[in-house]
Amino acid sequence: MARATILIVEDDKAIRLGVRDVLQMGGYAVREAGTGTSGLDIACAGGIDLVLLDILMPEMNGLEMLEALRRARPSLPVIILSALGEGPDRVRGLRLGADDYVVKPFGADELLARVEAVLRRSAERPVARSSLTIAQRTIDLERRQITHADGTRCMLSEREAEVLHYLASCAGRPVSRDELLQRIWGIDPRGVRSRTVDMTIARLREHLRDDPNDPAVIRTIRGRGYMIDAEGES
Amino acid sequence: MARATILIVEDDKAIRLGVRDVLQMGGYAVREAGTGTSGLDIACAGGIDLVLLDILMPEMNGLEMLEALRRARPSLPVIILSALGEGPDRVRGLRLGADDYVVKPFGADELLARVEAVLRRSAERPVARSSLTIAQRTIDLERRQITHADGTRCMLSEREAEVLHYLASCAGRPVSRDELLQRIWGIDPRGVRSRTVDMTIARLREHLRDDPNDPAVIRTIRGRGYMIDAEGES
DNA sequence: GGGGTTCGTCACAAGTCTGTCACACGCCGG
DNA sequence: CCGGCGTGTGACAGACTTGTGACGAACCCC
Repeated sequence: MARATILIVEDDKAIRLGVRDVLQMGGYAVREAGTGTSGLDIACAGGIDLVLLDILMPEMNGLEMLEALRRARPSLPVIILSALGEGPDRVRGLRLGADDYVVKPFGADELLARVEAVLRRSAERPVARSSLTIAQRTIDLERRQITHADGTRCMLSEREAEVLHYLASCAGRPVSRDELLQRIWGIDPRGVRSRTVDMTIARLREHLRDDPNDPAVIRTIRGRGYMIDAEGES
Repeated sequence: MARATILIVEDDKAIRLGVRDVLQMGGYAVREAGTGTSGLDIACAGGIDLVLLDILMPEMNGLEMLEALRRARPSLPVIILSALGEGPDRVRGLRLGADDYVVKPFGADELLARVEAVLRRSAERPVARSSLTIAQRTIDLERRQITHADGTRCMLSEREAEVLHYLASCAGRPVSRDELLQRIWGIDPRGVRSRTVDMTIARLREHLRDDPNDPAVIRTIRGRGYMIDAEGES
């Protein structure tokens, strides 16, 4: 990434400008939003590599925005800017899948160090491709369409496609139900014990003609979650 | 991971005990070290999922320990515990590859949230292929999977994988049942005389197709425990 | 050989995890 | 309003994991 673009979502203009200066000094391109709704629009439009998100904002709560953002762009990294004393929200934020949070007031060095760390981690994440072939099934994630070996096709629903997309982007490691709930459903998975993820996987497997007892595409790793094998493995 | 084990490296006993209580309350297993050198030993020995590291310590500076630890176990997550006003150290710590830091004084909620977040990220990190080959069997401990010489594969259960992992990390020396009970089961083995460990080994051997009467992988050292040969030995 | 100890394995029970069913709910296009 | 579709939920059965006592065999020391 030559020059990462960072979106600041923060209602306090003074802080926003200060943060902007720090980031620009650090060599990043910066975009700004004063409200959660406008921030969400900009982030969804694309071209953003990282979001700095204030939790306490009028109009749309930062956490709500985070939830919405996670649904729209599950892999876009987010750092929460939080004031001291927002304990419960902080915890919820991290549980919702924020990549980090910085407590106000923060120094320029600290902010840059965290931004750098998060960007580095996100760069390590393998890019999800828009189409892939697994076990004789060609999967077009853009069109949400599966083509089987015999040439027949079927469509995936929105949720199914999201889950498959995420699993594929994590190919080679097991992905837990909690992680899926966080990243795709935008749900805080504490204590949630529902069959939601399992059912989506079951429907996905049905479309993939994948036998759960002898899976060719989505393997179950008991106690850990689901996994798609990385390329080059059988 | 059923229950993560966290190592606290902190010279101030009061803080150490406080942190320990918080972590145990949060459901984690805890080990402690009062100096950097002893902490390094414990961390390198294995069985640790996360290190909480105080920066200011006598004998061995926390940053030095971090550097040494990074060389020995590059992927072991570390959270730095730092006092206010150590700005430059903080930044250096993050640059040295600490995964996070918490500023003293910190609340229980904040500590647990950070611990949880770092553990989550470390679980989501694409794992470097950490496989070992023993007697024609390729063992992928991350995925709990054994590949035999004939290409067939089988999965290990969580416990089996933990035990195999531990034995492999101690390759070359016998590991007693008590040590296994302590390190893996988290049980004080005094007076315990159960077949728990033996059964896990038996099941493991079955998956490994290892004949107890003529073992190729896990040898029984009567009176001492079990042992995996070090590489290069037959 | 005798007695005690250690080890491997069996059967079993309790607990946990998964896959699936049936159903309810909301959404959308007739 | 109806019916189809996608989706989430509770219930439930079956599979899997794991610890335990029982038991016999192997082993060790004398």
